[in-house]
Amino acid sequence: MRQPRIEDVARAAGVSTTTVSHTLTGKRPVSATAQARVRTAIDELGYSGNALARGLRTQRTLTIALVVPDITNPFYPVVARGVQDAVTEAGYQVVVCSTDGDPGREAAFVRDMVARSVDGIILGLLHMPSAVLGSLVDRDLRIVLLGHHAGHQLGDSVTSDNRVSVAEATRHLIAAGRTRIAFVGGEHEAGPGDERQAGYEDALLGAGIPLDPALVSTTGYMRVSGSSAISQLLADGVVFDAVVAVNDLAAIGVLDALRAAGRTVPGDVAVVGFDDIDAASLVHPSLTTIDNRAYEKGTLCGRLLIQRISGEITGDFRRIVVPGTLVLRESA
Amino acid sequence: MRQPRIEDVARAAGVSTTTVSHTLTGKRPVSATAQARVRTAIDELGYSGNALARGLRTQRTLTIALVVPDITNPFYPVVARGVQDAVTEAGYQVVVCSTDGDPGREAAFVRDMVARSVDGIILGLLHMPSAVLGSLVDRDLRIVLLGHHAGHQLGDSVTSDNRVSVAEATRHLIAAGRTRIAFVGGEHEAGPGDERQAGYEDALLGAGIPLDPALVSTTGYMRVSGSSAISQLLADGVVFDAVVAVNDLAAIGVLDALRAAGRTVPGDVAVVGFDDIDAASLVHPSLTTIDNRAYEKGTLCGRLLIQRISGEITGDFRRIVVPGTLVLRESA
DNA sequence: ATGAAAGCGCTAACAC
DNA sequence: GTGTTAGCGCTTTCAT
Repeated sequence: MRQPRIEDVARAAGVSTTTVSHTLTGKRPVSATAQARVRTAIDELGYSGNALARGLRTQRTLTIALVVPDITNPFYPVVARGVQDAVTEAGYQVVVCSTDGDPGREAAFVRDMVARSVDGIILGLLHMPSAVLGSLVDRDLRIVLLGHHAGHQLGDSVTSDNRVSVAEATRHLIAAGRTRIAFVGGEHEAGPGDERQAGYEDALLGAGIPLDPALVSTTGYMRVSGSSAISQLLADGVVFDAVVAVNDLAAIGVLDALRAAGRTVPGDVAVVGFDDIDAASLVHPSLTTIDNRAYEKGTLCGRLLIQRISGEITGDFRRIVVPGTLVLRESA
Repeated sequence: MRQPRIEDVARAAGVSTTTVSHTLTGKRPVSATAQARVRTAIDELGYSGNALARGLRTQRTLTIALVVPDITNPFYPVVARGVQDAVTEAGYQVVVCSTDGDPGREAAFVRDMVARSVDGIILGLLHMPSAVLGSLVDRDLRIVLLGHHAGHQLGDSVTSDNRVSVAEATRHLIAAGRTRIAFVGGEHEAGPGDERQAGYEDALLGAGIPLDPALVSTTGYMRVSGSSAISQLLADGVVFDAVVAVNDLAAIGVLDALRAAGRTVPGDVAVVGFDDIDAASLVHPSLTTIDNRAYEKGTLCGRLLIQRISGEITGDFRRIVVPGTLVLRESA
């Protein structure tokens, strides 16, 4: 059994396809009687319309794409959920792609999304030449950047206030009497590591605590990055009473290494992370961290994107900075 | 600047649109010279095709839908990733929807996916009358059921071997000398709780250990379910030296309650979970659990679905049972 | 090996 | 308030 077409509905209702179309879209007045006959015909036939044909005609697909490094990274499912919740009411669906930060897969996905005439893209990561992105905008494709500005004016952006948030977390440690505070960071010029390190330094300098390069490592964003950084510090005999980790995963690695070395948390060493992934409240001791507001960011991206698509907002691209909040738990 | 159409390519290459189409699909021999001219024209114009028009014509969209209760539940992003990895090579994209188990949203999403002519759906949860699902199959939409059989023959299915796996985990506790083993389960008739409880009972009976109803609680699948169950057991003065939890989240709640009561794990009480979510290795002590093979299930669902769509497999629906494996960590 | 033309199902001028 | 018709961009008979 094939799907009924609009023509089937029109015939059953004794009207033209135009009238059926307009009772559906409401873009033109239709008499009450005609409407009623169309509606019953639709119900009887189980007509649901053909989105392909509609999209081909209207140049709108009610579809957006979401590009993330890895949906398996606990931050992104929450973002994805926020995006979905923000756009479903407007009838949009979202196509998700994990690219592993691979520029080739990123480009292939975006190309495919253009071929599929999606109305917009949320880019959670960017390894794409801005020229390529620029051509997308030319092709009537709206873009929202998540977590970065891409250094150019291509679309609205939603980012964290990395520097300010980490400074606040660091001040929390200082206020608790910690003075030898280590920073366990990500690789330079990759991700938010540098901004977060700057926040750490802001807080120390603001409190008159001199920066000590021996206390800073930049090993990465993974659990193992955190543990290896701390192991090295301990092996080097560096004295420290607190750790600011670049994210929660690294902070959990820090906890691993401290436990292995017999140091108590927060007794001997206080630890703070960043993101507030679910695991932050699951580890023991639970992690004091900065809520990165993944869900809120997702909804913001989704809303921004459909407002752009619909023309509800126009003109200069917005740069929305979502302030993180310090979540106090056991580790600091 | 508008997207180039196939006609633009044909004109630039000095051939017909038919020839362009066939050099792209390979469904008909095209002379080497014509091919070459078409390819260069495509490159010069940056032609990428219009998936809407193609889908309208071919009745295939290279799109599948994935319905899950909640992408935020740590099990599902891994499944989603598996699905994606299994289908991208074949050119498929996946549209994900979290329904929160709400039948209304589930139905609305499926209806929309039918309107969008997706080639198939992976259903991670089912609150849908089988009649509705049956009509989907009639409409040339292939279905794969994830985690359940839906009690009817509508599509292939990929499930866990809940009973066998939990029995194995329970026997592991028995082999370690535990005899007073509690079961912290989910609500009856909701999710995999009953099957897992049956596995727990199989193992005890197989070892000649009598079942003790006082050791069994069915509070739910959340972290708080686990902790409240254990708190109750302790308050009731029930003696136990091990706990089988219905899933990892509940098991983590069990750890919470035991720690609060000053019981050591695994010294006083051994604990096993189910799923092997990331958090299982993050908690302290790390959780012995059953790997629910989320990624593998995702790839299986994806592969099965596109094999059905392509007609590579036909006939009776397959029921694939993915055996879980016991992952030994610190808690048991 | 290649082209002309029909048609997938819909919406939107345009005409009444 | 309603209908006729062209056309969105593609694939695929059918004819050569």
